[in-house]
Amino acid sequence: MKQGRFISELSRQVDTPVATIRYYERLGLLDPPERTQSQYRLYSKEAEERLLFIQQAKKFGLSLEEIKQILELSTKSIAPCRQVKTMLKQHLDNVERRIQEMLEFRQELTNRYMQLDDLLSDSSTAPDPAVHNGKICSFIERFIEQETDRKA
Amino acid sequence: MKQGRFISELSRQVDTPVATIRYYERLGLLDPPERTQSQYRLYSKEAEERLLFIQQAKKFGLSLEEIKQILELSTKSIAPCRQVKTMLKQHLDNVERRIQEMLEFRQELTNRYMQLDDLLSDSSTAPDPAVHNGKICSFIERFIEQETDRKA
DNA sequence: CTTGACCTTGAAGTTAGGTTTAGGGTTTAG
DNA sequence: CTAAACCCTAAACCTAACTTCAAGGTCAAG
Repeated sequence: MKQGRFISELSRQVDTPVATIRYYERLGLLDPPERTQSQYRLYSKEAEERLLFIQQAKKFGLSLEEIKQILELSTKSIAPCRQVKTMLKQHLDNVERRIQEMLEFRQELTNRYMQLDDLLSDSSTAPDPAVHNGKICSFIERFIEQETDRKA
Repeated sequence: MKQGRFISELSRQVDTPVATIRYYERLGLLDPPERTQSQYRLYSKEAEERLLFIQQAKKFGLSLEEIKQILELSTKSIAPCRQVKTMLKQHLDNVERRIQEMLEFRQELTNRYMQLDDLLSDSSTAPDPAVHNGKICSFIERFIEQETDRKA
């Protein structure tokens, strides 16, 4: 059973720079860890879990401030529950909205990709013409026009 | 038929500050627009479409630099098509990955929310006890433990 | 008992993405 | 003809999220 690890080991485990871990501690996202007699930080498994959670939340687009607030919900346990609920709900709604927007965006990008794909397998069965009479990639000109159409 | 609009009108149309529009132009995300004799910028419908596209792309999490690159694909039309395709594919893969991560994150958040919801409709059919004997919100303590469980 | 790889803190520096300010021209209504 | 409401540029400023630096303490190996 591992009791504690120094900051550089934690850093390797969660693939986050040492400086960033200390930075998160300063911001209050990580609890101040135990210390050795010589003031070295000594981390528990929980610190690791927390960092992984932070990473996930960041990928989704939450700010460190928002993440901090969510994390505080877990420790200020006896806090006013209805308020906590409202807050969590709000975060969820945000997530929901962002996911929807991303799905739409993906659709657009996918359409463009597929058109390009078609063009390439049609006209460039010939040995990769690259420019091919100045027309082969003009499909891309429709890019903006499509935007216009879709919204008009 | 509208021929052109000044920057503040465009700004209203796309709900983006005037300063930001000029900023995007400096970065090269927007083509330098026509000018009146007095050097006032005069925008076409295309500028509006472009700005809307930029907004979408930003919401999804692309950096202005990435967005610029995607936009360049549309104007450098006679560019090497296979390269264009590779690039678009890469962006799509990114999008895909991020969407997956977000869906997972939403699941986690939803779980937490539902547990809180249960607790609240069970024990607080009583008139909003708020603290309720120092236990009602301790569910939140399981927050970190769950993380730990899920990953262990 | 020193060398190298750790660790500490505090503070300065960096990048992205804007926003604000200063100083000045233009256009239109009264 | 002047005041309000626009427009211009260049440059300074701002926040978030880090990263780097300076100056120094700790610790195991040789």
